[in-house]
Amino acid sequence: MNSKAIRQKYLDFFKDKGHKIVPSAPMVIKDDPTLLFTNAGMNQFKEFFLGNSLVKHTRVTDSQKCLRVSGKHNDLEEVGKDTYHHTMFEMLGNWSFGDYFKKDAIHWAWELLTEELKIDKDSLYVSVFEGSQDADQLEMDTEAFNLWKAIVPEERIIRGNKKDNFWEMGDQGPCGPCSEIHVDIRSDAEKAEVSGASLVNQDHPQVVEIWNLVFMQYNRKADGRLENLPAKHVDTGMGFERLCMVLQGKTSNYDTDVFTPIIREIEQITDSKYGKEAETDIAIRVIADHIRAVSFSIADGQLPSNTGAGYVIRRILRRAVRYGFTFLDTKGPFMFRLVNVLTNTMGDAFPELKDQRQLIENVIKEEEHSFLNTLEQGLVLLDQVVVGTKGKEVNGRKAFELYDTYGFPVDLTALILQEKGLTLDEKGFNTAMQEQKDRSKSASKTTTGDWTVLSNDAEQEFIGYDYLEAQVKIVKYRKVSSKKDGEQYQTVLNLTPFYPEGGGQVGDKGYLETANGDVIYIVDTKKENNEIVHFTKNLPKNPNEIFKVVVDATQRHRTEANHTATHLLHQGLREILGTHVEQKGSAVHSKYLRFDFSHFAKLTADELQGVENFVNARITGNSPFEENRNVPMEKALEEGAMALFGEKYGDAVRTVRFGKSIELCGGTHVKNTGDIWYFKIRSEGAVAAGIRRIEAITSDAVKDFYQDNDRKLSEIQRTLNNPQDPIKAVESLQEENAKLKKEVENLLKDKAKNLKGDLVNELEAVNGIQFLAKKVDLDAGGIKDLCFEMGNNRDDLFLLFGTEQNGKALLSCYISKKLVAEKDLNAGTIVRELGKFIQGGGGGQPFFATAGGKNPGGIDEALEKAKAYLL
RNA sequence: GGGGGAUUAGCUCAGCUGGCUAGAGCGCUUGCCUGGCAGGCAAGAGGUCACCGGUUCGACUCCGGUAUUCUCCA
Repeated sequence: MNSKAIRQKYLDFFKDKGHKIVPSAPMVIKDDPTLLFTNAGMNQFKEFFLGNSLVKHTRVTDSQKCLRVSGKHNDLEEVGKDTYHHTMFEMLGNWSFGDYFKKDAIHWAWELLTEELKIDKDSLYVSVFEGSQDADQLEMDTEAFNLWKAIVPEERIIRGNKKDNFWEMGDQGPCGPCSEIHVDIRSDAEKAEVSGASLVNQDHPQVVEIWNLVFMQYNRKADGRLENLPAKHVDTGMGFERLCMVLQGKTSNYDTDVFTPIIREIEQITDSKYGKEAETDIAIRVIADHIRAVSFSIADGQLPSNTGAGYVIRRILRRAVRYGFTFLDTKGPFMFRLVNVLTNTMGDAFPELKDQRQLIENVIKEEEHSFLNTLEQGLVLLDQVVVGTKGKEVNGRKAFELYDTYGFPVDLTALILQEKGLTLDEKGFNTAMQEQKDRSKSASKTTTGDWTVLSNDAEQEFIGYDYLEAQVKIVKYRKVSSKKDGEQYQTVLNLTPFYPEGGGQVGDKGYLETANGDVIYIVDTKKENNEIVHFTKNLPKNPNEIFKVVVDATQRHRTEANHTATHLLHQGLREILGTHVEQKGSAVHSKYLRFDFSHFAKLTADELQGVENFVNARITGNSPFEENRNVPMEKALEEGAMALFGEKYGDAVRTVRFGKSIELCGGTHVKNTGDIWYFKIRSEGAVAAGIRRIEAITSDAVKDFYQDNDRKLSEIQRTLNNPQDPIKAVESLQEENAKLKKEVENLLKDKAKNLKGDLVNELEAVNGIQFLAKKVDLDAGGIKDLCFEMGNNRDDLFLLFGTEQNGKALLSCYISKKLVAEKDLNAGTIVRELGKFIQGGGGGQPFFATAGGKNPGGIDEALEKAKAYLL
């Protein structure tokens, strides 16, 4: 059975059991501060487990793309070394939200594996939670045990500890015992020798867990206590790649048809062979795995960058490039050439790959390129470190500096050192690394308290589309503290006019007013697990009263103007540049808007002007705001609404229309495009390969911009005495200035030449040395020039010049280099000693030095004393 | 969000602990050499040393801030 059929079989099986098949959520997570990427199938349903949202379907199934590269589940450094770890993988799952529980979950899992998929019953093992003796004092999951006992011989049921058989999604939140299903795919001979039961959970590559059935029945509080959940849920996850391995009779995930086409292509491109040598195989597996993770992320709209989720993607890509560089001898970009085969094998199940293929290739190629530059630079720096190393061991801090500052991978450092017969001080490296981590942690440490719940309100209502003020109650609040913001409170209201940050639009600010007139500022609004959270510095004295909350209307209106303008800009870009233009990110603030989009070239001045004119024509067109808050997704798309890759949409969506611009959008907008007043592009540039960024302003900001420019121009006109054409006036000023500069330079040269002629005549022979000490009217630079000019023609000079500049005294001493060597003279010492006559100090080189001081009156005395040095 | 680095000629970069009349390679201009080209030789132009402020007799160099950018950590 091929992988495509396996995926379909799973989904169809649960569909027959009354489950709704839903699409995979994006891999990149946007509204959960505790998570960067989807790392388990249940992520997109978290809000249902927490009880934040009402459940529409109580039985759901899907194949979810997951990425495990950061946080609690971090498999990145394992990938490639064995045959079953992955960064990106598919998780097949079926869920019950307060519907069926352990009995059906267990029976169906067994039915699917043994009857539908025909896996040999004798190769399967199951595990149940044995209970714990720690602070939680949990009992064994006898319910699951008894259910299994009815269908599986008891010796195949393993009692697992808390680490393996109690699932928690984080420090807080829903959790519960789980039952795992393991499969033993070893040969009969091996099975006879060592029992499969003894290898379960022992990291044996051929006795592997394929399915985890989690029974959510507790909620973990911030203080560590467990409480029972009101409704019990089932959350299961089966590794798709492993299932394929089992069903296709392979012993490695990488030998299934999920990976073999990619591996064949890697062999082709890098002229290598899979299955011959351990190191090469690791490198090929790393690359095959990572190209999937990176391509899917980019398709979900997450480009490599140097912060947050984007940084993780960059690291994955670089890890693959590094393995290729070291073990497959790839010296140029090559990863991007794998996108094609990936698209061919997975594009049907995940159409976003097909649609975004060109972009994915461009971005990867560019990233590879820049990393190869980094490597090249690092190799040079490493050479310098090696040269500077005395003993056999290279300083770990140096290696850390290479890594930390210049991005040169430490394992590559170690490898190169090894080739040169040196070792790396790993301890020093790790110490420096730990210091860096501690610094970051202490800077971004936040502690989150438990919610204090004041009233039970299942779903909070957002009324900000229609109102900017409301009478509200606090549903719950909690305290959070971080180094950056100090102590803050987060409150959830029963209803709110405050727009939470989302869809690029910033969260509303405003205030909350108590009955007796106290005002508490709301500094930000964000969405977390489908709840609208308001950030305040403090809490009302009596949180139980009714409050008035008011959104800052000025800021909101400016933001709305920018948001509507963003839609018009999107439309304009597609109209003028073509429909390949797709939104790749947007930031809508009150002061400006930023819009990133896919496009292959820099916009010409004409194109920019065209886009600006297009938007302004829509503004003058006075198109009214038309919204539909509840349209079925299908219908909205039929009407031509723009949807974004990597956004999570429900079945029913909101559409926003201005004239011919229709977008799926949850943001707030002006009532009429005319309210935007004017749209002005401030900058256009590149953010990544194939991605351009436009920054623009509207309404009040445009007024400010033009007023400011106008004021500047008037000032320029005034200072230039109101010329007819200020541009010409400035140009001619510049020309004249350059000409005058040249003239002055020439005059000074002439002057110096004359002076030089005069001074040469004044030279006095003292002990065979041409000596002169004199006060001159030149600045420091002029004297320096003069000295070197005179010194060019003779090698027996001793000069001391004094001058007064801005009330300060300056002495300069020049001694021909020959004299310095022969007579043991030092201009620096001399000038320092003479400096005391002018109440100052100085220094320089042995043949030329200067001293400055506060007392010009002492110049003459200093000049007189100079001759003494030659006697 | 926190740390580290970089910013010097059109491009790629040197410039060590403050004082070398700011340099190299490539490119550019002009002239010359070889029958032409590839090329070679010679001369020359080109720099607010990112910006603002400070310390100092003196700052490309040290300190603080800003901008841009690279990089690591979260």
